[in-house]
Amino acid sequence: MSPALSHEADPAGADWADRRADARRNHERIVAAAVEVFAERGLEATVPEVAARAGVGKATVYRSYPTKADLVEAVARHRITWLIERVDAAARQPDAFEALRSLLIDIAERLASDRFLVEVLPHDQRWNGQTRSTEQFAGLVAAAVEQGRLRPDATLQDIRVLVGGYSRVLLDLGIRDPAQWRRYAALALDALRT
Amino acid sequence: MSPALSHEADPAGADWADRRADARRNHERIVAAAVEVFAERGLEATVPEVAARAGVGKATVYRSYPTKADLVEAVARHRITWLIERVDAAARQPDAFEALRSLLIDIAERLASDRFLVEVLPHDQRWNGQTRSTEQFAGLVAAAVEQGRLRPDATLQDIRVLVGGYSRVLLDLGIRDPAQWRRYAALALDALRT
DNA sequence: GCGTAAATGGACCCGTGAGTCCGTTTCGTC
DNA sequence: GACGAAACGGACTCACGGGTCCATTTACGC
Repeated sequence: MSPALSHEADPAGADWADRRADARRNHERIVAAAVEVFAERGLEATVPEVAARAGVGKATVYRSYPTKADLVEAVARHRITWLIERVDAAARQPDAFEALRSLLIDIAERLASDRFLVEVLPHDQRWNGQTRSTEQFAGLVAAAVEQGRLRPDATLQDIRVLVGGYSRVLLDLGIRDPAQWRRYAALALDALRT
Repeated sequence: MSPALSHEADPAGADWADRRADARRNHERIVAAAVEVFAERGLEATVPEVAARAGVGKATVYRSYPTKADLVEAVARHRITWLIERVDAAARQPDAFEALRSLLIDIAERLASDRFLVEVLPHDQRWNGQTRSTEQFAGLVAAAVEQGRLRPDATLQDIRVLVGGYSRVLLDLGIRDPAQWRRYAALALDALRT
């Protein structure tokens, strides 16, 4: 459904043009299945599970992704792209604090249905390293501090820890209700208020 | 070192009196090793690891604890006891909010060095069910709300989610510095302030 | 010291999941 | 429609962790 599922979004320079039609079709199915299965079960999901969901033998999965880690990376790139875009959008808004607030709500709603994302984010460099988008995110926090809406010592790291934290626990407890997730997003932000 | 390591603290009615001296000694070593290993590695720790740490064959571990789950339960009881006592003490203090504050700090410092506890608490009935001590804890929160120091909708569940949350992430990130842990404990409480 | 039951631990079984091999099927071309 | 290459997937190996077995060792009452 998302365009990021198509082939050109995948390994750098993979030339899908000259692959057989059935291979292309299966590859699409595999990525879609992986996104689903990992979202449901997190990193605990197995390659055979993904293969079964895709209606394919597991050797076929291993042909596209030589190791489970490669498959995880492909899914991670796919999912994190959404977050990056959302941060970009927030960074463009005039009111930093309000932008931050709605960003956290959006993120909460996404994380509520994606165990994989919750487990992977704390370790992913696109989220924790110094990239353009993390710097935009940090800028947003700094601006909200400047506005006097967040405490002076508030950092992006604080947001990562708090959001990553309640997300994990809510998933563990099997809490799906989006209202609850939004509430904790708001609480996390309140923790950083002046 | 702790008295809870001794035998009478273990399975209900286990009569250690008539066991051979070497068996008693090994059993002590096993519990101590299990506490250590689980604290370091969480539930990922294996029974062979515990056995190795105790300087004992793994069959010896399985003689005391027929399954890994039994061993986990023994360690969980051992570790959670400390928390319960701490909650009891807090419940006796006059100022509920202040009691809560120092309780959270204490808990943070304990969790910082015990991955096992962080992983187990969200699932443990002694911590989440309705027991005397969880009711005391909830009473503490209610009292702080009554004082007007916490927001009206603050619950014990909120504290569990926030504390369990940042703890997991800090451990994942390998952050050990107690000052950081105390800071997040304070942030979590701030999230629930009026 | 000696005999016996208790305790031990290395060797083993079993299930599971990652990753590989290769005989068979399917696509696409001529 | 037939042929060769590409793709497939069932069956395999391997590593590892939970849990069991049993020949050997050890404590301890006599």
